[in-house]
This record gives sequence, C-alpha cells and structure tokens, in this order.
Amino acid sequence: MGFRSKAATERPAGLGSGQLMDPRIARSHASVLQAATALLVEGGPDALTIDGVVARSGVAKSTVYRHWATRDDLVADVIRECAPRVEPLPGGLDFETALHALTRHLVAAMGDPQWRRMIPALLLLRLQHSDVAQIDEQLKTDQHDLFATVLRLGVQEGALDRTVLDDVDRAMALLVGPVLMAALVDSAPLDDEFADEVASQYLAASRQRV
Amino acid sequence: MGFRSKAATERPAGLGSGQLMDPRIARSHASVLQAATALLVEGGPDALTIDGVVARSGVAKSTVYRHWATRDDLVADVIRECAPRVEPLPGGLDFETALHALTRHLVAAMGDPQWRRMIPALLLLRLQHSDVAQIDEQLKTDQHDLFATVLRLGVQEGALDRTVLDDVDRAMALLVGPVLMAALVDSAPLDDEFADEVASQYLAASRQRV
DNA sequence: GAGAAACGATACGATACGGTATCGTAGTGG
DNA sequence: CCACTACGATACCGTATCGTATCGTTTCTC
Repeated sequence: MGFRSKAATERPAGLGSGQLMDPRIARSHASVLQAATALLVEGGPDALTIDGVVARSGVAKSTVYRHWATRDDLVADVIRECAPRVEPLPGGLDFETALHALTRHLVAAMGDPQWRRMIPALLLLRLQHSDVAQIDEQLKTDQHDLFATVLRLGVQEGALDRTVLDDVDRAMALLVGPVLMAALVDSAPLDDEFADEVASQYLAASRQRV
Repeated sequence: MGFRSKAATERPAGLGSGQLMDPRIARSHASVLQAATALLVEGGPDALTIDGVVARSGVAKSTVYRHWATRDDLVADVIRECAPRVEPLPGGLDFETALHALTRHLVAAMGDPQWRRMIPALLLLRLQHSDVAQIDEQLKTDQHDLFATVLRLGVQEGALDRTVLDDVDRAMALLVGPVLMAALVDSAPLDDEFADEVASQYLAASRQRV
C-alpha cells in the first residue's frame, strides 16, 4: 500500500500531534486523490490512469510519484478512502432494534453513489491486487464482527437459534445480499424503508424457525 | 456485437439447416472463444487481450479479426456465451413449490464458477460498453418476467399481497440478493439447501404480512 | 530572510496493445 | 481433381500508458 502515501498523511517524525504537516503535501495529496476517485467512479479501473489524474488534478506527474510509488498504490488508496467505515452500534439495544439499526446503517453505507460504483472494481481488483484484497478482507471481517455481536444478542434473547453463530456468513448473505443487490442493480431504492423490510423479513423467518 | 461473429455461427445463405458450415471456421471460432473465456475468467477484462488470445488458442491474429471486427465484440461474445440462459419453469406448480424451484434454478445458474467470475466484469463493462449493457438488460428482463409469473401465482393463491406485482424488482432484490451475495463473496455455499432457505425466508415474511 | 523541501513542466524510454496488410499454405466442398 | 476459402505467420503502424529523470520555480518552515 505504498508507505509514501502513509507518510504523506501522517506527520513527520519529531512533530507534536498538534503540529500540521506541510500544506503543500496535503494539497497535492488531496487533489490527486479526488481526481483519481472521480476517474475510477466514472470510468472504472482502466480510466484511472496517471496521465488522466495529472490532467484532471493539475498536479504534476512527478508530484504524483512523489506520493505514491506506483499506480496500484494509488488505486488502493482511492478504494480505501471510499470504503465505508464500519463503526460499532450503540450498546444497550435489544435485538430487534439493533438489527434494524444494522440494516439501516448498511443501506446508508451502500447508498453512497461513489462507493456503489466502486464495488465492481473492488470485486475485480481484489483477485489480482493484494492490497485491494486486503482492503476487502478488512471490510469483510469488520462487518462479520458487527453482525456477530447483533446475532449474539438475538441468541441471548431467545429469538434466534444458537446455531446461527456457527454460520454468521450465511446470515450475512441473507441480510446484506438484498442491500448489495439493490446497490449494484438498482432493483430497489436504498432507503430506510427497504432496510426495515430486509430486517423484518429476516426476523419473520427466524421467528418461524424457533 | 459484430455481425461477423453471428455469421460464423450460422450457416452461409443457401444451405439447409442440416448442412454444417466449414469446420475450419467452427474450430477456430471455438478455440478463440474458449481461450478468451479463460483469460477473462482468470484475469478480468484487462487480461482478455488479442495477443493473449492468439498465444493461448494457437489461432492466428488475422483469423481472430476475420471472425470478430473488434476486441469489444469478442468480449461481448464471451460474456454472452457464459451468461446463464433463463428458461421458463414448468407450468402447473403451486406458488410455494414454484418459488423453491425458482431459487434452486437460481443457485444452479449462479453456481457456475466461470459465470461467478464474470459477474464483476459484467457489472463494470455494462457501464461503458453498449453491447455488454444490452446483454445485461436482456438477462434482467428475462429474470424479471420469470419472477413476475411466479409472484402472480402467489397473488392468485392469496399468499401474496397484490401490491408485490407493482414492485417486482424489490421482491427480486430480496430473493436474488442473497444468492448474488453468496456467489460474489462466498458467504454461503450455493446449494439447494441455501436456495430453500432463501425461498422459505421470503415466504415466512410474506405470510406475516398478509 | 535564507535554506530546505515540494512542486510544475517536460522530455524521454520501454512496453503493451489494437488493428491492418501481405503472402504463402492447407484444408474443404463440389 | 480444382477452385475457393480459411488459415498461419509475420511484419508493421499508431497510440496509450507506466515510470524515470532533470531542472527551474514556488512555497513553506525556521
């Protein structure tokens, strides 16, 4: 993932955390990232070329290569920047409301048009690009953990069979799948109503099972 | 989509349908298509290059361009060839069994490893490639019609509210989504058990609604 | 204000790829 | 057996792209 990029977003050694880095670096870094993101979103991975970024951002090619060692590093950074952050849910919720909060959080994350356009690129690049593969795995495990805690809640309340915890991924397929499909194919609007429908559907099925 | 490709798979004018075409054409056509498919599956759209196809298939470049006017036509043909064929369900089924048959048919189609690897490519290419976009739309409308007939069955039996027919796409998101997710992310095995689970979940939720 | 660091502009090399053209060869169908 | 057609090999052109190198200029930091 290009340590140069990391170095550009952190402070140089020997500076306090209040101390900001060279604003020139921040500027060019941000400009490049923005242009690269736009290109990736609009035209897919092939459209994200160095020359394209140079033309669109107004940043010189030499500067781009000062921040990213290679084009692949830039691509990975763009995806990493756009990927939704998985944040834990507030504690103290009962299972049903937690599940609804989870699906709502999900549709909100997948609703970001930039991210929606980036998902196919992520699915493709992760197969050949180890950095992108790592981003994908990170995202997956974070979501997995989040779902596991919510499902554990359901088990504790007796609403779910204990065995769901043995196959969290399967439950995720049932819950995330519809949202992913809606995001990829525009088969349903990504609003809270849809989120609630997905959650309710899962709950209805689990009630019947128990 | 390259009329040349079409011409290569059909018989020259003036021949009866029993009459086969020049076997040399069939051979080279098949070899190219097979090599191109492998390249697309293994390395994504970028890996499907003419030179790569030439190297892998043993067919000369001039021959490739005799059958396909351009690289994009070849790509479209590869996707078209691999895309699952949507065939109507047997008539006379009741709603529940029809729905289960539908989801089973679905997991069978999405289970094809070649097609699974091709879905991200399809999702990306349809945005810039009109031929691929057409394949995607064709597939979508075929599936839509299939689901519509099954859902109509549910309405006739009183198992579904009449309003589902106003938003077949939403129902498809709920039913196809989990399967798509499982195919893309390997979150669940694509077997009949999973298909039945998806169908049952949808049924449980709809029973509760009515 | 001076030194240092980042930047812009540009030229350049290497490579990969799409697509065309040519020509001799081999297989097919009548 | 013969004309015809498809094929293989190869050379070639134009272009896009990655990545490097150089050098004068701007801008920040101290």
